[in-house]
Amino acid sequence: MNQQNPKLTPRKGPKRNLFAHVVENLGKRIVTGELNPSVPFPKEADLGREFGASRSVIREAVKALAARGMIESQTKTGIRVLEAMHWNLLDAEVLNWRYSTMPQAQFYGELFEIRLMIEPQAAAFAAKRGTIQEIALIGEAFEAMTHAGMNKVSGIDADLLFHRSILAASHNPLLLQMGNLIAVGLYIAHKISSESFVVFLPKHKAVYDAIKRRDAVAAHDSMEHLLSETREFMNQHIKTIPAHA
Amino acid sequence: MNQQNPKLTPRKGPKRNLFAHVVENLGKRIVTGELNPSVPFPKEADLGREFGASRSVIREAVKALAARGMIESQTKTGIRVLEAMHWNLLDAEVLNWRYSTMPQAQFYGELFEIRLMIEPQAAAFAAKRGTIQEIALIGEAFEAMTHAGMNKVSGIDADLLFHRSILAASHNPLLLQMGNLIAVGLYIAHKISSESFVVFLPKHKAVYDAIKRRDAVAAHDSMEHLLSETREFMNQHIKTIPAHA
DNA sequence: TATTACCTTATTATCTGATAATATAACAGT
DNA sequence: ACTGTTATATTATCAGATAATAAGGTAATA
Repeated sequence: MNQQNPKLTPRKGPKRNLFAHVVENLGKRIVTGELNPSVPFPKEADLGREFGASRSVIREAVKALAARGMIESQTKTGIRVLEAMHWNLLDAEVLNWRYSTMPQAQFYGELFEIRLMIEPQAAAFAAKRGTIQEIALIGEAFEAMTHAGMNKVSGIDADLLFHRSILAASHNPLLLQMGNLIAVGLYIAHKISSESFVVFLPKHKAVYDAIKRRDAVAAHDSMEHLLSETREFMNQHIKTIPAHA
Repeated sequence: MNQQNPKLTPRKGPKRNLFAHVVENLGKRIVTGELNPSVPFPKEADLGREFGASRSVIREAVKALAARGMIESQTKTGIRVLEAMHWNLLDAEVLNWRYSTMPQAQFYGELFEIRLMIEPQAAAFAAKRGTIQEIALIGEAFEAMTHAGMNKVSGIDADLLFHRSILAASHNPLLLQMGNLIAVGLYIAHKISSESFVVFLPKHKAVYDAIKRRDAVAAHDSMEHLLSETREFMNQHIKTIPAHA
C-alpha cells in the first residue's frame, strides 16, 4: 500500500522484484561500510517502512544476506553486520557489489592475485586428470573465442567458458567455485580493453595445447604466463579509464 | 500446530530453529544428490507439510539456499536444484554438509589441494605486507597452540587462528574466504589424529619465524612444507579410521 | 499444417495481522 | 556488590489472504 503510488516512484524505481532490490541495496550498503558492525542495523519494521515492503520480503532478504555471512539476526537483539572475514566474498553477487563500489584497480589486483594462485595449478591438474571429453570442451571454448572476433559478449562468454572448462577438468569441485571470480575478472578486463582477448588468443592456445598433450608443467607455466601478461596489460590500460559507472 | 505434539517429536527432534532445520535438511539432501536438477523439487506447500512448518519458514529457507547458489525459484515453475558448479562450496555450511555426506579421504584430498595452492603464497604475502600488529597476532596464535597441550578444542581454535591470522596479514580480503575451508580441514585433521597439531608445532614455528623476519620465500616454502607433511601424515592415518559419524 | 492469439491454471511473490519465544534491560531484594 | 525476577523490544513462527507470472492448452487464422 505504500510504494504503489506511481507519483512517488514514477520510473526507474523498483517495481517488481522487491526482494532482489532489498537484498542488493542492503548488500551494497554493507560492502561500502555504510552499514557496519558498529552502527545499529535497522529493525525489520524500519526496513519494511524504508523499502515499502512487507515484513515477509524483508525477512527473506535478511535470510539471503545471512546466508552470505554478511549479517546475523537474533530475537530481541535485532540484526547486526558481521565482520568482513565472514562474508562469502566469492559469491557472485557479493563480488559484483564489491566491484561496483571499490576502486577498479584495487579490486582487479585482488582478483588476479587469487587467479594466479589457482589457475596455473588447475591447468596442471586438468592436463593430468582431464578426460578426453573435458579437454575437448576446452578446445571448443577456444574455438569459440577465435570465432567471436570483436564481438564483445560472445568473446567474454567464450573466454569464461575456456577458463571454467579447465577448472572442471581439474576434477576438484572446490576449484569450480573460482569461476565466479574469473567471470568478474573477465568482465572488468573487457571493459578496460575490449580487444584484450584477441591479443591473448595465442597464449590461450598455448595453455590448451599443453593440456591436450598432457604436459602438466607446460600447462601450469603457460597459464601463469597468460595471467601475468594479462595483468600487466591491464595495469597499463587501467589508469586511462576513469572511475567506472 | 503440527509438529508441536510432543509424542510425535519426543526428543532430539527439531523443536525450535525450524528454519535452520529445514535449511540443513534440504541442503544435505541436495549435496548428496537425492535432490538434483533432474528430479522435481517439492513445492512450497509440500515442504510446509513435510516439515510441519508455515510457508514463511519454508520460503525463508528457500531463499537461504538460493543465496548459496543451490536452488532457484520461479513463479509457476517452482523450485529447482542448480548444477553443482553454481554452489558456494566455500560456504561454511555447505562445507559441513559435504563433509558429513562424503567419503572422508576424498573430501580431505580436495581440501588440501586448495590449501596447498593458497596458503604458501598467502604466507609469502604476509611476510611482505603484514603489519607488525598482524604478525604479532600470528605469534600469539602460535603461543596459544603451544599452551593448548592436548586440549583438543583450544588446540583447534588456536591452530585455526594461526592460519587465519596469516590470511589476514596477506592483505587480500578474498583470501580470508579460505578460512572456512581451513576450519573444516582442521576439524577433520584433529578427528583423525588428535596429536597431529602437537607433532607439527615446530613446522608452524618455522612459518611464523619466516614471516616475522620478512622472508617471503622461506614463508612460502615452510608453509608448503607444513601442509605437505600434514597431508602425508593424515593419509597414513586416515585409512585406520572407519567411515565417520 | 503451422502459427499466432487468447485463456486457464499452478506456483511463487507479496501483503496483512496475529501469537510465541527470547535476550536484554530495568528493578528489587538481599 | 550480587542475584533473582519482571518488563519489554525484537525476531520467529503461524495463518490466510491477493497479485503476478509463466507454462500449457485451446481456438482462430493463414
